[in-house]
Amino acid sequence: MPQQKRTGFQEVRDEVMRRIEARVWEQGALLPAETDLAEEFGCARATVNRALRELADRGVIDRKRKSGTRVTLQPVKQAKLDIATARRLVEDRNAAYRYALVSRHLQPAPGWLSSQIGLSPGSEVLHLETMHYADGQPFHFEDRWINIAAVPESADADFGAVPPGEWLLAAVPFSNADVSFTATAADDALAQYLACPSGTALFQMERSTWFQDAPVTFARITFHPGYRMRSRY
Amino acid sequence: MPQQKRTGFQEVRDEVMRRIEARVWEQGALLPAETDLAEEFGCARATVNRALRELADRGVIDRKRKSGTRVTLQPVKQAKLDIATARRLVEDRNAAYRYALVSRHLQPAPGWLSSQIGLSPGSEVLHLETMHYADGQPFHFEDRWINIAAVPESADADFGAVPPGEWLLAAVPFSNADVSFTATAADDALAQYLACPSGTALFQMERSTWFQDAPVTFARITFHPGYRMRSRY
DNA sequence: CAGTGGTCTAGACCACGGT
DNA sequence: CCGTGGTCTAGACCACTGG
Repeated sequence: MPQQKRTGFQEVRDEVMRRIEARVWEQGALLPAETDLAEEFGCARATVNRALRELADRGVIDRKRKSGTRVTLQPVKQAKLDIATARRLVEDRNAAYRYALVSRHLQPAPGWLSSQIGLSPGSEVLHLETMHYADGQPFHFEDRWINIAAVPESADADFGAVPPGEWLLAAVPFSNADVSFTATAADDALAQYLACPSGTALFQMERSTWFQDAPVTFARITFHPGYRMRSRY
Repeated sequence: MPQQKRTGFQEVRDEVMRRIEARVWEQGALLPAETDLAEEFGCARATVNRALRELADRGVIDRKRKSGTRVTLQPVKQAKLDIATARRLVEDRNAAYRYALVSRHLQPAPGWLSSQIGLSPGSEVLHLETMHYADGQPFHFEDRWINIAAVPESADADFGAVPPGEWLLAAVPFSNADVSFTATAADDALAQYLACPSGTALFQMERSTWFQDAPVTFARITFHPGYRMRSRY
C-alpha cells in the first residue's frame, strides 16, 4: 500500500481534477463524501473541503448539502480580462506612453448618459475627450463623463497631465462596473483622431462605473485599427 | 462596548472591505496581523485568514509573509466573461436557436493554423464552417478547425445536427484556451453569411483550445453587426 | 429524520523573507 | 533571528435538503 506523506489541499485538489479529466468520475457523477475522501487521502476533512471548494469556485464541480458533490454537467467557462490603464497596456508592449487632453467641458448630463448610468436628469457632469498614444501612434481615443456629485474633486483636477482613468483609479479605487465590447465603424471624428479612413472597423469598449451604488463615470474607449484584446481561461 | 455575537468569515471579510472603502485603511497601508484581527473580532485566526484570503483573491489586498497585509496600491480590475455556447447566448435572449453546417473538409493543417495552436505541419484537421441563427436572423458565423489527432472521434461525428462547439464541450469538457477579441470589416463571404454590406464593422472572437497541453481546436467566430458582448466586475 | 456540506475553533508546525 | 502568513488537524455544531 503506497502511503502518501505529502497531503496538502493542493495535492487533493489536483488529484481530484485529474480523475475528473481522466473520466474516473464522469460528468454528472457523484463524488465520494468529504469524510471518505479525507480517509482515502489520509488528511483532515477540512483539507478536502478546501480542495473541493476551490474546484467548485472554478465551476468544475457542483456541491449541494445532503445530495453531495457532482461533476458539473456543462462547465461554464469564464475568461478573465484584466482591465488596465492605457499606460499599463502601452508600456506592457514596450512602447512609450503619451497622453493628451483634447477637450474638457462642464455641462448638464445629456439624456442618453442619464439613462445609461442612472443619473438624475440635468446633473452636472464633466465631459473629457482624451487621446492616448503608443510610441507616438494613436492607441485609443477616450470619451469620458464624470458625475460631479459623486466625485466633487474632479471639477478641480488637472486632467492636462493625468489621464482621467488613472485619476479616478486613485480617487475611487474600489468600484463596480458594467463593461461591454463591440465593433464600430469610424466616423469622421474618430477617423481623424485615430489616423484611419472613415468607416474603418474599430474595437470599442464601454464602461459604466459605480461606487456604493452611486454612478461615478461612463467611458467609451475606441482603439486603434487592428487592436486585439487578449485573455485566457 | 458592543459585543459582536455573529462572527463568521463573511462578516470579517465585509467589515474589512468596508474599512478599506471608507479609507480607514488607506491604499498601501498595513493592516493589523491576523492574530490581532482575530482578537478584535473575537474569532479564531483561521476565520480571519479565510476572510483575508478571499479579499486577496479579489485583488483588494496584498499579503506577504513577515511584512504583513497591505491594501493593494493599484487594484487590477478583472472582468469575468462567460464563454457560452451559441445556443445558450441565443436562448438567453429568448430567441429561437437554429444551427446549420455550411461546409466540412478533412485536410492538412495550413501553415497559419499550425503556428497558431502549435500543430506539426501537415497534421490532419477537420475544417468546419457553420452558421448560427437567432429567430431566423444570422447570429454568428463560425470558422472552426479541429485537430484530428487530439480528438479522433471528431472525424466521424455528425456535425450536421450538433454544433461543433457543443460537441467539443462534451468530448473535451475541461480545457484551457487563449481567447482574443477584435473588430474586422466584413469581406464578401462574411457579408453574405451575416446579411450585411461588405465592409461592415463586425465583432470577432478567436479561441485556441488545448487539453493537457495538446492543441485541440481553433475557432474564429464573427458576430452579426451590432453585437455587443457584456460583462461586469 | 439523517446525511452532506459549511463553517468555526484552538492549537500546532512550517516557509518565507525582512531586520 | 523571528514575526507573519500558509496550512493542517481533530473535533464540533449547524444548515440545508432529500427521502
